[in-house]
Amino acid sequence: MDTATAPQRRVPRPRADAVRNRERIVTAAREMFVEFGPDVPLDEIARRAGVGNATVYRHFADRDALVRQVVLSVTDRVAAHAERGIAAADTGESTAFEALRTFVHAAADERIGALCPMLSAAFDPHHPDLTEGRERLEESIEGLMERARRAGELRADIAVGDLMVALSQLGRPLPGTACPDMDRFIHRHLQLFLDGLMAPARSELPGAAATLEALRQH
Amino acid sequence: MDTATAPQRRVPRPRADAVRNRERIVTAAREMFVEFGPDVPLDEIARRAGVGNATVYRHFADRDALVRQVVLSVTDRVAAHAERGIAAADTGESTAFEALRTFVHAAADERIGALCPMLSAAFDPHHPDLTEGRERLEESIEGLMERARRAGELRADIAVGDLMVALSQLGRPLPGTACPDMDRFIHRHLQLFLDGLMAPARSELPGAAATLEALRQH
Amino acid sequence: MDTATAPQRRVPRPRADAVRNRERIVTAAREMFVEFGPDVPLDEIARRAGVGNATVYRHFADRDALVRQVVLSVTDRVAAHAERGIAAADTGESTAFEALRTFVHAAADERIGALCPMLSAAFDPHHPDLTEGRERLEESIEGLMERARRAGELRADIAVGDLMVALSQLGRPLPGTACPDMDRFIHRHLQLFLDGLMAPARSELPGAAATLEALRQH
Amino acid sequence: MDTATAPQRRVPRPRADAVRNRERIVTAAREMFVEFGPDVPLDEIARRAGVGNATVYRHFADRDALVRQVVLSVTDRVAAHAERGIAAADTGESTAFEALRTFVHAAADERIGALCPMLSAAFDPHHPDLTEGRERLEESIEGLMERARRAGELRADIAVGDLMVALSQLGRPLPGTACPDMDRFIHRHLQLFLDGLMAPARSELPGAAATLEALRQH
DNA sequence: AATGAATGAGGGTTCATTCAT
DNA sequence: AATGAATGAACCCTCATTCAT
Repeated sequence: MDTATAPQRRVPRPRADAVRNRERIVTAAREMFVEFGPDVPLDEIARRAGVGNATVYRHFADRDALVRQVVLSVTDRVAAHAERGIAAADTGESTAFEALRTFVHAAADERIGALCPMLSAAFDPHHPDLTEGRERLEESIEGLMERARRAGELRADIAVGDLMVALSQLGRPLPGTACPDMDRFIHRHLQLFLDGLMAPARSELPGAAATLEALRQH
Repeated sequence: MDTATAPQRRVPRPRADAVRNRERIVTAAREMFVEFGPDVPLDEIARRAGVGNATVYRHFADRDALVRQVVLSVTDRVAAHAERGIAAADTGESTAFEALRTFVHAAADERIGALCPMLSAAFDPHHPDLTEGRERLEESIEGLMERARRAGELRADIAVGDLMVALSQLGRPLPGTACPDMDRFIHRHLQLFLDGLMAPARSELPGAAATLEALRQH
Repeated sequence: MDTATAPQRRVPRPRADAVRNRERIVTAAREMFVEFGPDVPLDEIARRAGVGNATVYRHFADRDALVRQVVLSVTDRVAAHAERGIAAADTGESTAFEALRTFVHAAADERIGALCPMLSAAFDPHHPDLTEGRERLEESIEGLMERARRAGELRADIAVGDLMVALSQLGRPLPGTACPDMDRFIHRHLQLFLDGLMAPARSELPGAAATLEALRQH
Repeated sequence: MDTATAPQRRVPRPRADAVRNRERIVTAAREMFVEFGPDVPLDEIARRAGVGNATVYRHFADRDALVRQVVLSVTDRVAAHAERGIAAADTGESTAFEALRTFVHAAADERIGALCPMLSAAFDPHHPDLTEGRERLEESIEGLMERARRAGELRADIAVGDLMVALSQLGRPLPGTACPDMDRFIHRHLQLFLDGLMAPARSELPGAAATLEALRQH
């Protein structure tokens, strides 16, 4: 048994400035990924965060570790939106589908789509650091969809993966574009997609519903 | 008097092997952009094409010139699909919306979405080499949509840019994914989006219709 | 409030080793330009300086920036010689023409001629970084010549540009030569040229005196 | 005994167009070396000559072989000038020193100095192809100088190498310059140098006279 | 014989990562 | 703990040279 699993680890409390630096790095990284795409140099992220480049490596072993942290941070924020939607549906504050619509637009505003470009070929989406967050996100979205499905507002032939993928794809910026008013288009297209999700189904879908298992297989 | 000093340079028909190489390079580039994203090294493209790296530069002045050729090649193929759709609608072979559906799925199979990742920040989408092809594409898609609109099958609050952007976004591979069966998802999500495009509209869309002018502004 | 966000960036004194590296790079570059000509690979310069290639780029944005620094460094040293010559003439330590002779030979020993080959076609001799140094050099040489001219020792039909060009040309190594005893020839030929500069003039010169304006026009 | 030394070699007469191409290549190379410096790509030379790049290699085994041919061609032309000068001196058409002056300026107009930059570090000035031409050149210049020396017009402490080196150095273009009116400066500075060569000597020269042996040693 | 095309080695430059202060 | 500096591997691109028509 090593220290990592020991019940009482000696964790010297992190210094306040170290914590602040870590947060600033993640925030800067998220902003710059959104703004400049996945290839932004780490040195630039460090500069935006106001720290030296080596400080980034003190907090994150390598580029992927930083990316994971950013993914996790966005995942958490989006999951919170989904959970809020569930609450709204359960309290009757809005219909389940309305809650779903609200959630989708909110997730887009969190730049969930901007995360995708970060995921370089080398990125491992199944990394342990991410599972907890992803499960929380999936469960909450699933809960939201299930309520809409039960209410007969959501077509029955789609699964949570369908929504997640489309949300990511439609929500990400057009490449080669720093186009800030792309937002308008994003919300239009999400709205159209949501219309396509409504029951009754207007067409037969090819393939099988994108469950989470299906997404994980690749 | 000899040909070398003659005012008009003799333009000897291009050699067969050079033409073959050029095509192989473009094909390899298209495949590798789809498969590995926009940052794939030119050396790898050359290897896949079975030529030396410098041969790529003989045919294309720099990376952007190659990218433009790939974009042009896909643009042409997709425009051909759209024109075929127009013909089908005009002959009554299918309804206009059915022709639109067929076109959208065919365009996805041509990997139109894979073009997006190629468009790095440095890429100039307004390059003269591209205008003709883009206009042909836009006109044909517009023609197809106009027929569906007139038939009352397509909601009236969208424009050609809306379809093109969504088609590109939904049609491109999830980043960090070599996932070959992503195709199934792509067609599902396009189908859902198309359902959202049908008249009557099921919701009010935010923003203004994405005309081509709007797309060009960024 | 922390230093990172403070308006005035703290400029911590440059690290000792960085300064040392910078100087070593410039020195190595000067030596290798003299020895191997203008096309010497930067990697070789880095090797001679005992640093990695990228370190060169940390200190100098690109090849031209390094070349400029070398030019500046030689310019300064040569200007110092000219100023010393002026002082010698003014104190009567030597005649003005003797001071001029001494200066010319000293400038050759500083390898002023070796600078020329560095000036590739891409090099911009009017770069702001260089103006101050060049003006100092020109003024000091002009001062030296003026004294010799007034003393009636220097022929009247030449200007400062004539001397500078000839000094550069005669002082540079024969190309394709690592010939170390070329120095002997250089000083012989400069001496002959100086003899030609003495008053009274032995021939009529074609063209107009090479003033600095004339040199800058090209 | 092989064909090379056989008394009667089978030399299929060169085709007329091949001879013409060879000459055009050498001419183009000389012009472009003068105009653009030593690094001009062979492809550009081929283009200027109006032939394909491979044709250059049919005539010249590699870049150095072409350079040698250009050197030889200029050498011949300059030697012819020197021989004409000797004749002028011998017939009393002009004084020996006047003939020397005329020769020096003519040699500069033949761009003898422009050859220098071609001589990259790899270039071998002692190649057998060049010896005959160089000897002819040296002998003719030596003859011209000897006549001026005997006439008491040329100082006694210089040798043929001194003149050749200075002529090459002063006659070559300032680097980084396509400056066409550099010619004016060139002739001024050669004139000054010639003044320095006149007897009586105005100073004592350092080192030993640059004989041809001295030049060959390096 | 001449050509257009192909090649591969090499240079400049960038950037993720490691080192020394 | 934090930093500026250093590193080397990898990429894009050029060009002398060779190959195939």
